[in-house]
Amino acid sequence: MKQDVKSEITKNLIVTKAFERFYQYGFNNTSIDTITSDLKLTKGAFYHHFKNKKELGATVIQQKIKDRILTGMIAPIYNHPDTPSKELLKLLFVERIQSFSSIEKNLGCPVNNFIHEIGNTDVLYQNALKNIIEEWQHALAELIEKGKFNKEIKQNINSNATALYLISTFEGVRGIRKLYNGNDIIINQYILALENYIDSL
Amino acid sequence: MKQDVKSEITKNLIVTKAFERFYQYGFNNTSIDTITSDLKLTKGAFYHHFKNKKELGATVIQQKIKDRILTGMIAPIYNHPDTPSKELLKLLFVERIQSFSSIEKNLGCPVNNFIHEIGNTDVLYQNALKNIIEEWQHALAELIEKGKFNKEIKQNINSNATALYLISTFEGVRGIRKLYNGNDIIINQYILALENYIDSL
DNA sequence: ACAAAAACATACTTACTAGTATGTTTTGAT
DNA sequence: ATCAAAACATACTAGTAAGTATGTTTTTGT
Repeated sequence: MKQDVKSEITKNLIVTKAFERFYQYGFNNTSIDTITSDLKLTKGAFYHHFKNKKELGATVIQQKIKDRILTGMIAPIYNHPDTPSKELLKLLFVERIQSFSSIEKNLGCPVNNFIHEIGNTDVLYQNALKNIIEEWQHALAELIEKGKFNKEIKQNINSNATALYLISTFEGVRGIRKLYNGNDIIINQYILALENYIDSL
Repeated sequence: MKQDVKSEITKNLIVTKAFERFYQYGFNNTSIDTITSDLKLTKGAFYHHFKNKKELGATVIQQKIKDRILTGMIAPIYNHPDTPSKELLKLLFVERIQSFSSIEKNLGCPVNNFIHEIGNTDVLYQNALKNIIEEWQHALAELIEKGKFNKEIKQNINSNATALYLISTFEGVRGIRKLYNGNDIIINQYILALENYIDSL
């Protein structure tokens, strides 16, 4: 196999496996050894492709975590250009949270987990995570602006603040839900209040 | 000094110092040695009073973290029996978040941090943290019920769901704020959207 | 005063993990 | 075919941290 292709494949394998492990066990509770041995690789391979664990962490955020938000939360906004704003807002959050597997509900949100575990330990992480939140907020704010333009949403609504409010609640609930192994009462209450909130906009 | 008094004092010193360290550096990044050496004590003293680190963690949650929520978020609800519900709701969250020092804003919320760091690693932690959230939610729901009774709040509002929604947003924002070292734009946006939300109830 | 138990100290073990030094195999350009 | 560099392996270092074993000091009930 060509070297550059092989290199890319190995890097991707490491980043993908790292994301899985980080999500399930946390960044600090995942050693380089467990990641590489899962892939039948060794430390030598890892440190050939990555400078250190921090670089791996940043790569996982920039690629895997960002992709998860892009695919799951941002892309759907643009995939439904004809759906009324409020309806789409409800769809986005309600369907998303209901689509999670029991494991994902118990494990919480990867972005949020990373924010709390290493989000304020290094500027590198901070900026990578901030970038994800801000793109998400921006996309939502655009949708809200569209709703205002179409007179579906009240003119005095601040779109950026509302976007942040929606994201915060979503992340907050996913955190609290981690305490309720297998019990969805929290999620159902969230959906109730969320629909009421969106109606009020 | 009497033994039981001395024992209580030492235990309290350890729990208090542990809370400080856990809040600032996290549970996993705080060693027993740093806690005890801060107090001019040794491992021997610690393991005489606590079975293990897990017991210390649970005690910190049950005492320090719970007390923080009780004092900062729950007690004020009952200290203002004559304030209209919506006004009090705004006061509770807005004044609270504005009262935090720059350090506290950067460090986030202790409950939330614990939830994310060890909240789903052990049933002991899970229950202790759940208890805090549920007492908080219950107190807020009571206030909302009172508002409904007084016709300040719409009758179709679900008080438990709304209480959870308020808590979730607060915790979510405090998480995201951790990415914005010293920048309060997030908090200002939160306040804007929060006031709008409470008005809509 | 004294024996026992509580309170605390010292020294050690064990386990884990990030990172390094160095060696071997594979790939690619000439 | 061959030499250099990339890709990966092996073995090691060093630091950290939870927990234990055991010793010393202080308190307490009699």
